[in-house]
Amino acid sequence: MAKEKSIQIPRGMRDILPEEQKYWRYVMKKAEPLLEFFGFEKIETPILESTELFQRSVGEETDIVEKEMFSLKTKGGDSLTLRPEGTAPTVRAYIENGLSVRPHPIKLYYSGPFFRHEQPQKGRYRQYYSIGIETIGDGSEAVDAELIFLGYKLLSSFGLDGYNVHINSLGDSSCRPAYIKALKDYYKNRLKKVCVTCKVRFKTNILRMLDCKEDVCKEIAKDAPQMIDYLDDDCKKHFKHVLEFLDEAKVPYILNPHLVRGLDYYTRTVFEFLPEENITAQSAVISGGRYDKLVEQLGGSKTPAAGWGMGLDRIVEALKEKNINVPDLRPKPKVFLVQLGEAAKKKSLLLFEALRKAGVETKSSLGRDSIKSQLRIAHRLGVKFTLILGQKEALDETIILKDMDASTQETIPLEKIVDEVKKRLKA
RNA sequence: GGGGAUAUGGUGAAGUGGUUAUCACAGCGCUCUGUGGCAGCGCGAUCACGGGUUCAAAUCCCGUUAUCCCCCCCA
Repeated sequence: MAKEKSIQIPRGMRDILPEEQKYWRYVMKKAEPLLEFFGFEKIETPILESTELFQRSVGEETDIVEKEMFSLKTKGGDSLTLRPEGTAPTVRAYIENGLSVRPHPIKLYYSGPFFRHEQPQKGRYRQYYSIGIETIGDGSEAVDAELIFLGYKLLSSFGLDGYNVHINSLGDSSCRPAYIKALKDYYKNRLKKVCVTCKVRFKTNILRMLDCKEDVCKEIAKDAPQMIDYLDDDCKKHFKHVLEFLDEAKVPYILNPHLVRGLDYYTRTVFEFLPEENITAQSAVISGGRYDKLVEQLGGSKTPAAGWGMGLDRIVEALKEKNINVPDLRPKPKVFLVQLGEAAKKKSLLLFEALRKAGVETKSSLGRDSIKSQLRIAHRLGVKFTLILGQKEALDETIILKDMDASTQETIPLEKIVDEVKKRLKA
């Protein structure tokens, strides 16, 4: 008979097998209490959102919207998209559920899968996992600083250190236009030299020319005017205060005038957490910033906000690379129940249930008949005790209790076995 | 979108023109209805797919696909 062709996982997706789960649990178990302590409350939004949500927030000219969205048409003809990021859905939920009437700021966190149709590689998957936090309704410097501080604390709570915060300010609508104009003037005469994509960026998203990785463009960007010199008084003060907070909190940061981020909604503060060494394109583990215009843009009232997202796949990768000790929380069986013969097999079901009720982690292999193979499994599982219920024992209402380490065994009345096991496990 | 590497049982590897395609680990079965932690034996691969060269191809050539890595970009 011809074997059926097997089906492969789609590109850029991966399975997280049982033995991998400990890393993901570890991260969530560390993160959630810390986030909640800082006043963030959990929100869940759907995986699918209206495509327009991302077009209007992330921006039509960004790579994400231009070429990286998994979009689909519903039977009714609507265009939906697998969420490529978490901020826009959270803001949508904030507006739609009238959270604006609650005391501000509203502090929310979320976690789950996100989707971008990119070329997969190390630390970058088409389905990736992320935790994000957003503080909506407070424009003050303290919020930016708190977000960054919390990101820093989270990383160290995982046991990860050696990250720097790369930070910049993009100004806002009152000062950025003047800067854009200065950039245009600067690049106008040098347009012949820059790369093809930058020629397009010049028209659509000139800020992105600053973080182009082409050597020629980098060279030109070096001497380009910097936003920091064009910030108006409010923005300048805001940025200065954020940095003062970071100094005070001893969060290591690096000013990076070329950090602009690939999403259109950012204003003022933008930041990324990057490792001290071996920075590649996929190194950012946390990134975010302030987005004071986004709530309005999505139909809410004028509300400042800021947040960040953390790439869990990259965190897990780092935990493994740094050999951080992550506890395996899977329950370990303490007792294995061996049965021999029909009568014993029937009795063993009830005994198994009695042990479960008593809170004793028990495994058995009812499908197997030979004592040898059952004991071998018990050994592999590393149980402390094996209970052997054979034909003779079933008849006598007794059972053998075998200590696997000591290789000793004794016969015990069946009715006493649960208590006896409990007692010995405690000892 | 561009570049590089790789593809052999479930996993990891060996095999560089002629082997029943080898080994280790895991799985399953049997020896085995009464005892595990180094028992023995067995089962399990159309050598990614398609074509070509050759008396002969896992091995050489071409194409396709997939995966991984890098660039672009992002978390």
